[in-house]
Amino acid sequence: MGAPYHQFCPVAKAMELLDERWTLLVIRELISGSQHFNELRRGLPKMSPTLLSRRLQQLTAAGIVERRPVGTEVHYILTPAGRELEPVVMGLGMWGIRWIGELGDQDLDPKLLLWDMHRQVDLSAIPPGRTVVHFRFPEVAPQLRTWWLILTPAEVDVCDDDPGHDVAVTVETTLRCLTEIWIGRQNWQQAQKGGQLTITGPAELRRSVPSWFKSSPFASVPRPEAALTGAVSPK
Amino acid sequence: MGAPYHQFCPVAKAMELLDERWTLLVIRELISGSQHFNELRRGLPKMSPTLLSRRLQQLTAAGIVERRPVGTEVHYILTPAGRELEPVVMGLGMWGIRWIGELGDQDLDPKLLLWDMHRQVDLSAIPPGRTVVHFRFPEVAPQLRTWWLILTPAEVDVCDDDPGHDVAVTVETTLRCLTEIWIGRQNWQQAQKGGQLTITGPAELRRSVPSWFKSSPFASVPRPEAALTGAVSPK
DNA sequence: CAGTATCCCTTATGATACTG
DNA sequence: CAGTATCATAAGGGATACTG
Repeated sequence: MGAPYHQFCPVAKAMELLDERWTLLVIRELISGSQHFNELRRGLPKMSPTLLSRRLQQLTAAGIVERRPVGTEVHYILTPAGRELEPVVMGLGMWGIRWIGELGDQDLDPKLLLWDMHRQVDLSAIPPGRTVVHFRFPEVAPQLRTWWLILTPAEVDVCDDDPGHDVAVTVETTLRCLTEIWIGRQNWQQAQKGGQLTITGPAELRRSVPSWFKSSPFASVPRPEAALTGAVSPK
Repeated sequence: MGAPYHQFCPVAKAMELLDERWTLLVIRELISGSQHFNELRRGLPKMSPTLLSRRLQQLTAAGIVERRPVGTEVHYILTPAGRELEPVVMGLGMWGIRWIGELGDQDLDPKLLLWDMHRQVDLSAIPPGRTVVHFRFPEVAPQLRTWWLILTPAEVDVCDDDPGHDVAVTVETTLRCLTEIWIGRQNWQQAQKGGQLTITGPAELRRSVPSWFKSSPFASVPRPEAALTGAVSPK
């Protein structure tokens, strides 16, 4: 698939398959549990469908992904070889969260954030029945400003337009603040104390909102004293 | 450095710095102990000096490598952030050695093999004084067929032309066979039994040759039943 | 030893629109 | 839902030669 390195080194042989742009992010999405083309697209919003399609074909040809048509649907699942890339992806994420400095504005994306968060809702912590959480990012462009998460014990849905149901709590904050909570650089309590985040709604719901949302799998990684700067800085 | 993914995901942020061609192999070389430009070149023979230069600049700008001029020399060393990529590189190599199928003829390279082997000589196992090991790959083109390793307790040198010293032992085999020994798919004893490798020289030296050479750091990784085929097959 | 300077050129990728 | 088709551009990278 990728251009060959003409080396017998196992690292080089692995990178021949993995070093092209987006490839390891597709694998990350599959590890995260996405199975369908459009599910993958939601986790990779800036990737063109053409390219996603090509990458899936390449990974299938390489024996890392299996394409399994099931009736009218198509499932993409990792093969045993693909599943064994999890330590590599986790290692990259752990390195990234330790050493990458401030996020650039371009790296913030409400669509992606809500999509990630919806996968990590603690279904055992949410109230019975349906709970609608409304998110507002006042500084963001109107069409990306308001979001709803519909939590039920069975599933979690993301909406970017008003689902019409009663809203249980509203979370108002900056996109950056919620992203930093997600990646573990900030927490709900501190952000509320600092006035960067407000939750409105019934008191006992307000208190429990933070427990409904787990953080990024990398949020708990211990951080070094100083992160990298330079090429990685915001622009 | 690399094109941005516009994602806050730590895996994506890491890959922005690492997903370009050759980048992780440069880091692999630095982890292996190379410090100088031309030392790096020997471990990356198919990489153009221009590109190596650029990658080193990028990695320096990213805070992964430090360029340290020492008198007339220049040392490239990993920063703390760079050193922490070792688990990633090791993970990739372990994955690679488990899942990559047969090596292609293009992946075999005597220059690189001897260079790798010279770094893993067990200095505590070699005889005192100077020991010259002569390697011959009869099937290889003349200018790459014959090699000499000069082992002394202090250092190991690789030569591609006759150094003139007395040869202690001669190892004759195919390039593929010795490469497979290096990566742990074959071993000295089996190869000798099978007639794919012969050692000539004094009996007690012949017997101890295999103990002088450690294998690739990945050689001891347990292998799955079946490796990948397809895109990775030899061509 | 430690790199630069050019030059060319493929091709990877982004963007957009469309289909069964 | 699950992709394909098409197009234009940038630029990543290979090759080669040269410098202090």
